[in-house]
Amino acid sequence: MIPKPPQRGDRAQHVVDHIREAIITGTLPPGSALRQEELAATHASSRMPIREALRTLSAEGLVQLIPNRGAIVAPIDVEELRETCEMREAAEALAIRLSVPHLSNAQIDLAASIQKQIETAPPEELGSLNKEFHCTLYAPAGRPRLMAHISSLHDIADRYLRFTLLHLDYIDRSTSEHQALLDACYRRDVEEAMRLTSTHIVEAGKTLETYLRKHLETRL
Amino acid sequence: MIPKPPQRGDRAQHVVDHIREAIITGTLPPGSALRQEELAATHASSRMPIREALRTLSAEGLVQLIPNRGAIVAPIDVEELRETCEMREAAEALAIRLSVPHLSNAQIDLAASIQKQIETAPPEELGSLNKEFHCTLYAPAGRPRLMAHISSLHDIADRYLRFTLLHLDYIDRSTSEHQALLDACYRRDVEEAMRLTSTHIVEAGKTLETYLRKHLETRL
DNA sequence: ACACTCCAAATTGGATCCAATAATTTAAAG
DNA sequence: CTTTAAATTATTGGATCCAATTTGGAGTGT
Repeated sequence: MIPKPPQRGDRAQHVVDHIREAIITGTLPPGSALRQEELAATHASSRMPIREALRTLSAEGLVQLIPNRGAIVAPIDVEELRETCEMREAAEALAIRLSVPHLSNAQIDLAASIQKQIETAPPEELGSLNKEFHCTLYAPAGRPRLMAHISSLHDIADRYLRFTLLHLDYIDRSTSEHQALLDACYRRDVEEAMRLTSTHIVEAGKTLETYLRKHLETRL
Repeated sequence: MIPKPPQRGDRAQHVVDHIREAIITGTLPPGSALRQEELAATHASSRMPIREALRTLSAEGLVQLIPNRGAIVAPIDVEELRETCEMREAAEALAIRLSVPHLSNAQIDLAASIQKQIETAPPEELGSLNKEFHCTLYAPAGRPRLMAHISSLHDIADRYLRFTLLHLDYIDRSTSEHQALLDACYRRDVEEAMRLTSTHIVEAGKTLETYLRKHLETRL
């Protein structure tokens, strides 16, 4: 799967990135077992980097480590989705508040171009593009730890996107909300940008929750 | 150092707890090297559990992993302190908002008793007791991931406490602010509890920052 | 048919071993 | 005497090995 062993010392990091991607996209479905031997084979390495990778992913909340029984992809549940959206609201309202005073027009233009890409992108790229859009607006705040936290929350939330990706009303609403947020940024209206960020996240969370409940019903 | 090898499977966890404690209290000073062989010896184990522990602590932000060069205790700096306080403010305002509607008098009494302990506790226990006080008030919110996040932020912030522990005005102010917060909780005044939580964290942050700057000056 | 026990296979956790990289010391030259 | 180059040492990253725990199944008794 990974032909060229990169540099010594990065092995675990590459494995982390690869597994994270697979979990977010659903290639590795929630609850599925992560066998060290198997992962080692697909990554052409021994079990050791895998074990370190699993520990990192556990800290990110994407896998659960069960002592003496191995790791599973973190199950999805409505509670987690709700809590993640609440935390996103708090963290991103803070981020946009700190960022807007330092935003340049060029930086907002950059975010706007990402939004353009979103509108024609294939569904499987929506999650990462959406994260990129928001983080572009937060970057001028100069808060690396806050950014990492937000990024991690996006990763968790993106797992739930899979269930509503095809629903155009979700994308349309997101698009118009992004547009309004960009406008507020161009006007350097901190209060409005915070309000829009909050409602954007809350509304997206509600929509996701609705579709997730529907999805879970059909499964049971 | 750890006489009894616990159960198979939580070796790394015990190592994590032990090193975390040592970093927070300053036993392991900021920037100091963490040699795997050395840590393995003091924990009567091989290097493997150490390596996993270091990865976990890296995710918590308490150590820095430098590829091919090992781990160091995360340096302290004013930027991190500020960012951590900002994140605490956002996360804990959310936590108290969600918690107050579910708070029982018994739970508030419990927090009040912890505050009593704080007032007579030795300096080295102030950090963990303070965390316990706040988390007791947040527990009824039923948000385990938010709690873990807040707990992690406290751990980081507590490293900076060491520099001001002896300053009584800091403790006095904290005590009166805790008291006001308890009052607001007894009245179930969500808005006031949020406001008090925010200012409590912000003020504590400012005080810590002031003393940290002084401390750094004397070092240079 | 069901439950229980015991045994074998699978799998993880920890120890050890080896190779690659970084740090340090020594040696040499200007 | 200082500075640079080479070799030696220390330390990490990854592979392999072994022991402990769990899982699944076969067999037995009720």
